[in-house]
Amino acid sequence: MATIRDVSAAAGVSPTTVSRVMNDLDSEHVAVETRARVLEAAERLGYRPSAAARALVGGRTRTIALLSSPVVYTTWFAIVVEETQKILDGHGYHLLLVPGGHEGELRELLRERRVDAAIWARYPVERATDLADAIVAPHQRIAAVGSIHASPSPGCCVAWWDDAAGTRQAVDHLAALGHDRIAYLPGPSTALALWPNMLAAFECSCDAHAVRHMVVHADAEQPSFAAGVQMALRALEATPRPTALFARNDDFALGVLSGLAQAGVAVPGEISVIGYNDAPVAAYTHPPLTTVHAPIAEATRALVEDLVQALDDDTDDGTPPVSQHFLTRLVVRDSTGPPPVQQRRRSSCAEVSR
Amino acid sequence: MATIRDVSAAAGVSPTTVSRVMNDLDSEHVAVETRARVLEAAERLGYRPSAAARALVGGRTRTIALLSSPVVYTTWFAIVVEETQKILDGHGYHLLLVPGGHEGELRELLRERRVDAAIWARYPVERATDLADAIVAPHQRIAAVGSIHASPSPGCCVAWWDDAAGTRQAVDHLAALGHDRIAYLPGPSTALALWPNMLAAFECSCDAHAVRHMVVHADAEQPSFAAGVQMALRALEATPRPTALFARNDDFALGVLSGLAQAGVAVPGEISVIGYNDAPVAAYTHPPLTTVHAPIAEATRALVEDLVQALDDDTDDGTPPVSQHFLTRLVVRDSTGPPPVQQRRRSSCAEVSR
DNA sequence: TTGTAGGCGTTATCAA
DNA sequence: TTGATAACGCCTACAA
Repeated sequence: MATIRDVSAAAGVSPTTVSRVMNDLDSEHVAVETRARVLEAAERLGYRPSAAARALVGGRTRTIALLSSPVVYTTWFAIVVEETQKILDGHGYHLLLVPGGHEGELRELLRERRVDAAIWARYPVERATDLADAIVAPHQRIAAVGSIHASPSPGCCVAWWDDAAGTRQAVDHLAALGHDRIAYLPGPSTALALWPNMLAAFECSCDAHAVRHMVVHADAEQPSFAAGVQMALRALEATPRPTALFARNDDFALGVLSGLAQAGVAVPGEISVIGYNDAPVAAYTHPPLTTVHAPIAEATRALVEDLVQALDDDTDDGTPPVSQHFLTRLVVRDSTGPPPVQQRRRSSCAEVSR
Repeated sequence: MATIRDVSAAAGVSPTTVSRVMNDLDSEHVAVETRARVLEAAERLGYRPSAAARALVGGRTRTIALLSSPVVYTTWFAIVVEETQKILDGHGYHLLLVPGGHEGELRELLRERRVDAAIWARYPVERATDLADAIVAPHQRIAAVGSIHASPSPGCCVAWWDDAAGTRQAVDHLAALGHDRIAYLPGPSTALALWPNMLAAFECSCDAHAVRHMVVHADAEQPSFAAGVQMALRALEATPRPTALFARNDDFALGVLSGLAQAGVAVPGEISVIGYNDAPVAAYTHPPLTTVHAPIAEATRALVEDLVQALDDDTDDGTPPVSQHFLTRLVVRDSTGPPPVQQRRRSSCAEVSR
């Protein structure tokens, strides 16, 4: 591979001049003919500056790490990746994908100065702050996207929405339809700890509507769809049987629909199902899935846009993190409806059975 | 950030010794107590070697680029990413994700020596060979995964399967059920050029079974599910109406099922649907989707495993690329069945109408 | 067993 | 408008 020296020799100038031309810097201070000669030589030799050498002297890699969701490649993460990708590409940055469950690797990447920034896109979002001490260069940044539980600014720039609010929207919808026995399907029991605010909001909101509620788990270590099927079947066995199921994400919900179909239970005739996230597939399930739209794409775009802006802005390296808030909203499709009349009647005179 | 010099000073040794200890090289040639002193100093100072400096002197980045599918984050690519991720991580490599449609960027990454290898995971797989001239370092590699149309070894290591064979499995299945009017749903018409062998195999195989066939397209520039819906509705309008639909991938097939449900057409009662790839979701659609299993995960694993092996093997840099072949197989679920009797009868006396 | 010196390819500083 | 020189942080002959 040709180096800058080869080019300078071929063009009869110094490496400095070549560097100037290649970086389009001090362009006024370079004679047009010299410039042309350099470009010609570079082209002829197929010269490309070494990223490693540049990073060594410049301290920046123009690479950003993104921490993926653990184990399963969930739909919501696919959205984050796709949106991040688009924006980074528009600004000449590269995307390094770090497998979920390997947060330690993320720290290494920062400390080895292999990346300029890290984006935390998994739960709990608050833990992004743990990365703070992995920052070793003045321009390095940390950002996070997702729903946060507590304070709106956990020490780094966060694009967030409120899963508690989204949960309330779901429960409000079901309560308004007349449901009075709702099950929350959070996945494996270990997941509860990751979404404490969803559970709290669910219970609190159900209580406010005087709606009876329960939680149905899945076994750990299985794909989302399978977990959904399992939770659906378990919910059917509960007594009294819930009239509506609230799945923590649309992947689960899709499995739930499959499980109910398999059991011969009509949706929404016998049981209503509501999902969470509004994944692209939600509009194409059978029946189309009522769900809560989480502003994943919007939030990701805003976050990454801000991030690259901050990285490219040399004037201010200590900018305080500005967090942005986005809203969830209910998307009503066909998987929810009023509970069956028979159920409604029975419910009112079997209050004790719980 | 502490440098190797800081550590050497703190430990009272030379940078060379620190390097030796950190890289665990010549470990026998380092006194145990010196070693301990160095490690202690490194730990205390929070020392991490600079990736840029290492890359500059060593010529390797331990990073691999993966070219994603264009525009849409399709299911099959999610599988490729996930499997690649797992293997790379086990070998201390990092994954750089390049957006589809930006093949030029892939070349830049290689030429700037920002990555040690590039994995081509989009169609047409043959075009991976175009990257050959972007290789500038002796150890750099190119690999590809997917279905290839022509020769089994297009100049780089390829883990492949045969979409033509898979297509034949689909058509054979439908023909055996008694279908005699099958539509192929390849997506937008621009996609036909990317999968010429599937179309050819489809037509050829239908002819062999004396089955009438047609092709139904979708408009370009829309998400997969929407395209599936559109193709389904268009297929319903065709005269004579096909009794079975073969979708080029399961994302389309999912949309097709949604479109048919929306139109009130029973599957497989009135129309059979068969997909391609055996995406994880295929077992959870309504009805569960009959599809052709493409060995995406298996092939990806094998490819990446070989790739890192080759990269880490200093002894031989000119190893000839060894391509591996994997088999597709039919997965029968509930979306296919015999054509409706009425249709079957009409078909035999309306041969001319086409 | 340890240290010294040189170089990897680039950019930045300063001088011409 | 151009060029010499000195880093950037590490590794690797070679020498001690």
